[in-house]
Amino acid sequence: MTARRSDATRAAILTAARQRFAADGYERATIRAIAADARIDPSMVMRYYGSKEGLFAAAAEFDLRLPDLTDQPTDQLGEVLVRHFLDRWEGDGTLIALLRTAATNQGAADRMRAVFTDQLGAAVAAVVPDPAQAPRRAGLVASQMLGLALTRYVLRLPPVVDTPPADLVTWLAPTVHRYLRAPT
Amino acid sequence: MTARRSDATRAAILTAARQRFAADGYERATIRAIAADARIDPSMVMRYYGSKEGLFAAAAEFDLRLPDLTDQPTDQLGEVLVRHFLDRWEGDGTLIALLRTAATNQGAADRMRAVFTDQLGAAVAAVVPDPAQAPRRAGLVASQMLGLALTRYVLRLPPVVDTPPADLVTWLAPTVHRYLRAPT
DNA sequence: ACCGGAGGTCAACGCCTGTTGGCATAGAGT
DNA sequence: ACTCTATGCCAACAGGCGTTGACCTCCGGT
Repeated sequence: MTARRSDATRAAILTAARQRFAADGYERATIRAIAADARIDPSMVMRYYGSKEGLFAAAAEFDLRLPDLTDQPTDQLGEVLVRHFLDRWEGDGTLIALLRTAATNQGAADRMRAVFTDQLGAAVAAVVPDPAQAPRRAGLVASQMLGLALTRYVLRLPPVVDTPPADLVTWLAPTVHRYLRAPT
Repeated sequence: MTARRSDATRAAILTAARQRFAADGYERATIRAIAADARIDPSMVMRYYGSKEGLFAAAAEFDLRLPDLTDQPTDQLGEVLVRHFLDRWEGDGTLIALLRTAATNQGAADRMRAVFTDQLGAAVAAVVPDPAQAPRRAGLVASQMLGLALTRYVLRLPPVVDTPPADLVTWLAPTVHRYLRAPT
C-alpha cells in the first residue's frame, strides 16, 4: 500500500487524459496524443489502464460534491445550487470532458445519467415538498444546469459566455428555485 | 434545371446521413455505413458531396422555423416557444445530429452557434422590453431549450424522458417567459 | 555478487477510415 | 447505329488508430 514510484506517471497520464478528453472528446483524443502530453510511451497507457475505455473510465471518475441542501435557507436553494455548479465547472474540466464525450459514447452517457440521477436526485429529494415529484424536479434542474454547461463551455454561445457568473446566478437561481419548490 | 434521375440517390444519401449522424455523431458515423444504408457505393457519396465534411454540411442544413412571436399574446410567449421546440425535435432528427456532433466538431458547433444567435436572437429581439438585453435573454432561452434537448434526447435522463411534452410545457414555459420578459 | 521484477522504450501488427481512379453500363441526342 | 455523358461499382491506396510483445535498464532484497 506504500506509494510506488510510478504513481507520478499514473497521475500524469490521468491529467493529460482529462485535458485531451475535455478539449477533443473521446474519439478525437488519441492515446498517442495523451501519451505525448504526459511525455511517456503510448504502451504505458495500456499497461496502466488496460485500454482506452479503461483510461476514460478512470479519467471520468468524478463527484458533483453537492453541499447538503438541508443546511441552506429554503429561499436560497436556487442560488446555492447555481453557484455551486458554476464553481465546479470553472475549476475542473472533468465534467466538460464527460459532457463532450457523452454525446457520442454510450458508456459516458450512462455514467453521466447515473451521476445526475443519484447525486443530484438525492440532494434534491431532501429539500422538495413532495417526495413523489423529487425525480422530476431533479430532472428539470439538471436540464437547466446542463444546458448552461453546454452553451457556455461547449457551444460557447456569445451571450452566455459573456455574462459574468454573478449575473448568471441572478438569472438562473429563480428558475432552479421554482423547479425545486413550486407547488405542482 | 429539370430533375435528374440521380436526385433520388442524392436524397437517399442525405436521409441516411442524417439518421447516422443523429444516432452516432460525426466521428462514429462512417461514410461506408451511410452508403450501405442508402444502398449505394461509398464513392457515390464522395462524388455528390465531395467529402465527409461536405456531406455533414448538407445534412446539417436546417432552420428552427420559429413562428413570428409578435403575433402571439405576450403572456403566452414562453408556452409557444417551448411547444415549438418540442414539436421541432420530436419530428426531425437533424437538430439532434447537430447537437451530438457539435460536442466534438468545430464546424458543427459554429453552425449551431450561428443558428441560435441569428434565428432565435432575431425572434427574441422582437418581443423583448429592452433591446440592449435581447442577446442575453436569447442566450438564456437557448440554454434551457438546449438543456432540454440534451437531457431528453442525448443523455435520456429518465425523469425528463418520462415527462410527457404537455407537462414539460407547463414546467418550462414560465422559465422561458421570465427570461424573455422579466425586468432586469 | 547475484537475481528478479517493475518501469520504460521500440517497432510492428491488424484494422478501419476517408478518399481516389479506373472500368462497366445504360439511355438520350443525333 | 453511334456516340457521349451521367450514373454506378470495384479495388486499392495511404494514413491513423488501438493494441501487442519483445527488449532494455535500473534498483532493492538476499
